[in-house]
Amino acid sequence: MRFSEGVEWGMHCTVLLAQAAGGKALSRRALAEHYGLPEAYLAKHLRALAAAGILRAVPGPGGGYQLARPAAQLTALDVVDAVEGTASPFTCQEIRQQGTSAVPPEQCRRPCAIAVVMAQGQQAWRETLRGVTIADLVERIPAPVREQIRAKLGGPRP
Amino acid sequence: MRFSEGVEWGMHCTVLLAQAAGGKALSRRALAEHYGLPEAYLAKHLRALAAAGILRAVPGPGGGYQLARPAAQLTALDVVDAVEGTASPFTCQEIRQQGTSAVPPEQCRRPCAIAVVMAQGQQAWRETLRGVTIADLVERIPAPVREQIRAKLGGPRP
DNA sequence: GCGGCAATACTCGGATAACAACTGTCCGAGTAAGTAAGG
DNA sequence: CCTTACTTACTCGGACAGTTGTTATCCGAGTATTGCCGC
Repeated sequence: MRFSEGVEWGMHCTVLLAQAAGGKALSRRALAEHYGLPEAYLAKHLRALAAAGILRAVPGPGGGYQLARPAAQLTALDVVDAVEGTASPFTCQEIRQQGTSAVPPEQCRRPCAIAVVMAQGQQAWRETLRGVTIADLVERIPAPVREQIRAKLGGPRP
Repeated sequence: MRFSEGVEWGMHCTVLLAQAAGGKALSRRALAEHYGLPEAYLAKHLRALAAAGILRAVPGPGGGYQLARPAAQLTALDVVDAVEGTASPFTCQEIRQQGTSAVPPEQCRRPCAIAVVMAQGQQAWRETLRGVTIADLVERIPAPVREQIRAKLGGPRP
C-alpha cells in the first residue's frame, strides 16, 4: 500500500496556489519549475484536482490554475481524495460466504468484524486529514520561507 | 491507493487459526478450501505472515500453520504490517528543496507541514488497528457462526 | 487618434507508450507419520 | 509384543510468468493578448 507521489505534488501545488496574491493563476509550467517536477506528468494530477473542483483552470496567455475555493474551505482530505480517488482502500470480498465452510447469507447481516475495523481505521485517517485545511498548512510554513515565496510569486511582475 | 487483497485473506486466516482448538495446525490447503481461495497464491501471504512471526509453519504430514503467539497478543496492525510491509504509505520527497524556488536546507530543519499531517493521519490509522486484537475479532463473530467453525475445525477428527 | 480585426503565442485537455507492482502459478527440499521387518 | 529402520506421502519454501495500475510523455483544441490596418 503506497500513496501516489501525485499526492505530495498536488498538496504542495495547492498550498503554493493558496499563497498567490489575489487568486493569481499560476501556469502548470511555473508550478513544475518551482518544484523541479516533470511538467507533462504534473499536468495529469492538476487536471484531476481541477476535475474535483479543488482548482480552477484558466486557459489562454496569463492563465493557469488557481484555487476554486478559499484555502480555509479546502481540507487536506479534499486534495488527497481528488488525486487518489475516493475508492476505499479496503473492500471486503465477503470470503466468509465462499469456500467449503461458507457462512449462509442470513447469518451475514452484520458486516464482518474485519471489515469494520478496517473501515474504522480508514475513518480515523480521513478525519485527521479532514481536520487540517490548506490555510492551516500555509500558516505552518516558516515565516522567512513564506516571505521568499511571496517575493517569488508577486515579485517578477509587480 | 489500495490495500492488497492479501490483507483480507491474512486477517481471516489468522482469525480462523485463533479458533483452532489447542493450537492445532491447519494446512494452507485447508485454509484455502475453507474460504475458496487459490491455494498457490495464498501460500505467498501465509509465508509473509510466518516470516513476520505472526504464524508458525509446521512441516510434514499433519503440519500446517498455527498462531505463533496468543491471539490476545496479536493486533490487527501486526497482520496488516506483515502482509503489506511496514513501509510508510507516504514518503516526503522534499520537493520544496528542489526546483527554481528551492528552499535552502538550513531552513528545512523542521519537516514540512504536509509530511507532518500525512504522518499524523497514518498514525491515527495505525493506532486504531493496534487497538484491536485477533482475540477481539474472534469474540465479535456471531455465536452460531463461531459454533459452526468450531465443529468444522475439531469435528472431522474427534 | 481610435476602433476593429486578424495573427500569434500561450494555456489546458485528452489520447498514447514504458515501467513497476500486484496477482497467479509451478516444482523442489524437508519432515513426520505410517509400515513392515526383525529381534 | 516391542523396537527399529525404511518407505511414503504430505507439508512448506523459493523461483518463475501474466495482468492491472502507476509513471511518463506527446500533440491537438481553445483563448486572451498583441500588433496592425482601416477609418
